[in-house]
Amino acid sequence: MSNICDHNRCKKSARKAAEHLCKELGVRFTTHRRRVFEIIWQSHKAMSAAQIMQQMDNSQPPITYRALDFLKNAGLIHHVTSLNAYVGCLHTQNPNHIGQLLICTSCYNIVELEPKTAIEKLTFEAKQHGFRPNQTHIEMLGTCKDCLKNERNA
Amino acid sequence: MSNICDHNRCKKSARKAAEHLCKELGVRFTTHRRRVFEIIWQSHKAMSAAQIMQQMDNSQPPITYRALDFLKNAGLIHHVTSLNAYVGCLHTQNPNHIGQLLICTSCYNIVELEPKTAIEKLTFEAKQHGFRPNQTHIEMLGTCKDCLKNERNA
DNA sequence: TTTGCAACTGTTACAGTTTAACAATAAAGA
DNA sequence: TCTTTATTGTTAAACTGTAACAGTTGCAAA
Ligand SMILES: [Zn+2]
Ligand SMILES: [Zn+2]
Ligand SMILES: [Zn+2]
Ligand SMILES: [Zn+2]
Repeated sequence: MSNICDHNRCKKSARKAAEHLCKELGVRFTTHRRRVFEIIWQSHKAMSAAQIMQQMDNSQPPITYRALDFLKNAGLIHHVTSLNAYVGCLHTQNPNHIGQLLICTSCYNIVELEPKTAIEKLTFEAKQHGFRPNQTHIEMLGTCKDCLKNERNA
Repeated sequence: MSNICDHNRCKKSARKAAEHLCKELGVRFTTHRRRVFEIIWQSHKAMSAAQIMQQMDNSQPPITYRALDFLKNAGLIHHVTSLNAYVGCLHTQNPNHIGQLLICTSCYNIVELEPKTAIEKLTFEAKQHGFRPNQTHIEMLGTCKDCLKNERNA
């Protein structure tokens, strides 16, 4: 969780990936979409639709929800279903990867594990059941290192 | 997915576990709670709160939500966050196990994998990050064997 | 048995979240 | 330029979940 990232670098890289991807898909990275994207990328924390909307000059809900749908479908963000929130994804190289998230319920920072960490066995089991996977959510809620430290010092 | 279960047996077993657990916890398995429990256990399909409420004679929301909270906290059902729905849990022996669900988005049948299938690596990674897990969701959405077969025949 | 506490229920009203629908614009290509 | 498609603006409504508080029930101690 630790903010050990050079976050300007995170943002820049994400932005670049987004622009590249949109060009490739022949879709537009419009103002609203870019706006929501930047808001989400302010940090590695999960953000709810409502929080995002607030920063969108309280624009009407459809504006934000459409942008979120767009970004999600493009694989640029993850929907954190257990929090009903969103977070930026850095693994845009393979847009079909499965998000495996460590989510701190104290500070809402999120670390995304490298693709394939826990997924192999799950995929194997699915195959055993004749199940065709389409979308997978792996979300571990808990407390991150930093927040644990703060707990102890409190 | 396949309804290869003797579902009366599933229900009976779940009911027994629920009664046992409530006794052990010193809480009551009241009418509403039992009602919601039975509704959820009609099948292995995910059910939304709204669907459940319909079958509760359209009783007021708090009735149903309270019962759902109770059952969830008791470990008798799983909250399927990616669908915002609920499903019965058969692994009531260890109430703190992690639900690992194969969810068919065509028929909404759910198979729950045995505890520990995919979780080891995830837990290992969490430890590497100094993260203390508290609650984990592993949900694979897709199409089950039966629905795949129907697709081909359609 | 009575009394008192805690768990549970009933009910109202509200807050929060998401979507439908459709008209208006803007961009891209023929 | 004209046509088509993607995107936006706007309103209103549907859906989902909760706060608050009064009433009731079960249980156990006095
Ligand atoms: Zn960063
Ligand atoms: Zn990702
Ligand atoms: Zn069954
Ligand atoms: Zn379970």
